[in-house]
Amino acid sequence: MPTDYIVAPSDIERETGFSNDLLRKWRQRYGFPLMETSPENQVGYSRKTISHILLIKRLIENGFRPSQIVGKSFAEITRLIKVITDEVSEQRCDSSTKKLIGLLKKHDLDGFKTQLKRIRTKSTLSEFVQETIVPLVNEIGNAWSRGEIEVYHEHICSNIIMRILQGEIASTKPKHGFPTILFATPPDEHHVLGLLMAEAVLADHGATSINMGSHIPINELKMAANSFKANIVALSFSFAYSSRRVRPTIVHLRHLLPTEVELWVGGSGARIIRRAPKGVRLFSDIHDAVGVLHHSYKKDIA
Amino acid sequence: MPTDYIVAPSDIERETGFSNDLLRKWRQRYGFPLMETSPENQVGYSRKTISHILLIKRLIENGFRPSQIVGKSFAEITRLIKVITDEVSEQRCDSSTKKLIGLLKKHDLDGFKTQLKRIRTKSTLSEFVQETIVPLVNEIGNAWSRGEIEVYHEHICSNIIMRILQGEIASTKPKHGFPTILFATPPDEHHVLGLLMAEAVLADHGATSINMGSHIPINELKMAANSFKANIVALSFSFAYSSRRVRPTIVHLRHLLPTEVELWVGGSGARIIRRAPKGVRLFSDIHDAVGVLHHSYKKDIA
DNA sequence: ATACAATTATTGTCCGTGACAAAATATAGA
DNA sequence: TCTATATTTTGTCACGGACAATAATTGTAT
Repeated sequence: MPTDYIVAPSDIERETGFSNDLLRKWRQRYGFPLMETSPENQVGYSRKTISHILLIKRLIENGFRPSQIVGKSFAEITRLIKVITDEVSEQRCDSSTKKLIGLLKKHDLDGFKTQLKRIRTKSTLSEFVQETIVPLVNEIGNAWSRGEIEVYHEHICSNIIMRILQGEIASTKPKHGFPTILFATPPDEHHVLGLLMAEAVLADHGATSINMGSHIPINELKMAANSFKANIVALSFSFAYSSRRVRPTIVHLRHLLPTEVELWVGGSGARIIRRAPKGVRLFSDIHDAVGVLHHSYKKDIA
Repeated sequence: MPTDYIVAPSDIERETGFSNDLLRKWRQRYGFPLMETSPENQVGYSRKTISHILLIKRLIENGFRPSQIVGKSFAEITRLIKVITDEVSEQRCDSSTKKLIGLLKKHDLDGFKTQLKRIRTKSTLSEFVQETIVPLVNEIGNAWSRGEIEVYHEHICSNIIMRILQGEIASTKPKHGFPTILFATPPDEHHVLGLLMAEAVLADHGATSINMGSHIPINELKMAANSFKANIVALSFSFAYSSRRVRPTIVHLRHLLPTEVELWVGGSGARIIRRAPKGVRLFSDIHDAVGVLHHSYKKDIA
């Protein structure tokens, strides 16, 4: 019976992104995070400790080293957080995006959906994704970090968008001469929205898409690529993916795939990689992928 | 940088599903799996060891205990594998289902999709789900355990079905007097197909559905249920969900929700529970849920 | 000063082992 | 033939040391 207050060691990696091994080492070296025992005799981290760890994570992402900050008091950490957040300036955004977020905040899902569909009719699928969905998703992230909306808003919104995209992709027609692309997300990666956006755009431009969904073992991916004669395998990494594991995962898959199969990688989690490994294309923007798609394949049918 | 022959400890979980901790324990207890050092001085498991581990995994899934088989030679393991695959008798199933699976095996995804859509036109959405999708998904599971199809077939098939269901649900019209149902999957539960099937059926019968998707922290679920004034929260547990955590998760959520909000639970992972906790409805069949839906709500508008 | 190499410090992963609780299995008793 | 109780098996986690990769610092030559 989990209480509200104790997070078990086995859950800690999912909650914080730090492995249990590492946190144990921190405890040994810096005296934090300490574990507690609940009234029900369960051992784990308290909610407060979890938020403390998450703040430390943010500081590390901003350039601090563990030895400087793990071990500092909660008050001290929050002070440092305040320093770095003040540096981030308020971002302005599209009025259309703002309107959508307003509807979401008011919990008017029907309004949200119809508004999205209205925008959708006014442009191509690719434009819809790149000019409406991408900014919307970004701004939702910002709104969340400003504390204006809750995580569940984000979940529900993602699901609505995904549902719309799924429908749109289904009514897409592959064009002759364009490649077959196998889309997937690696193990431990739950975020599928980015993948779906990529699929929508590329399918809209004529590619034949096969989506395997999230959490696909590298080995299965390889076998599927073989069986379905895919020309390209496209992987998406979200911000939440353990940054240390991005490159190994890519290299691993690249190694397994035959050389004639291209490997495309994108998503905010992939951005930490500077140079792409040999035989891997790294995209920081879906638009670039469209460019390559046309450049590499359209001419083949001419 | 993984070579062809050596799999690093950090990759082992992704490759085999067993944690490094556990394999280390096996090594201590049964003398397997041993690690090797590559020419480049990298330490890890050889490819052969990996397949060995994967065979052991299959045996364990078929009821063997680790102490019986980890430690046995490769030859012995393969012999046992042969024994169990011979044991799985061919099960009879619908000819329509068989046809669909045939298409999948031939990697004819277009044929698969059009065949599904053809069947879809001949009945209501609920019937489609219960008479076509459910048997199909079951039989795919069987075919996999008979070794006839690969895991990736299953992934791709799920994704196609989900895409179809998403589209169908989107064109569903809520009926007045029926409840608002919040659908979600708990943390660590990636399987969404069952949830989607439930949503499709219940939405088809008039419920207003909000789908939060997979992997939703219990706490977020509670807040969302509040904000969106849901009458029912529906959770789905798959066979893969750690059986010892099913009941605690349910009890936890039941505790957080106001009493007037119902909690519905289903999925093969929930079947291990005999008596439902107080205030929780346990469904072993989507059909039962439809019954309750009508019984509890339809009369209210009469 | 500036670029670059060498040195030192920090950091995260993995190891081997022991402890332990949950699950599975065997055993005894009704 | 059950059911309750012991026993064994199993997987997770703690602990602290070893170590390689990475980052920071110092030294050196242009």
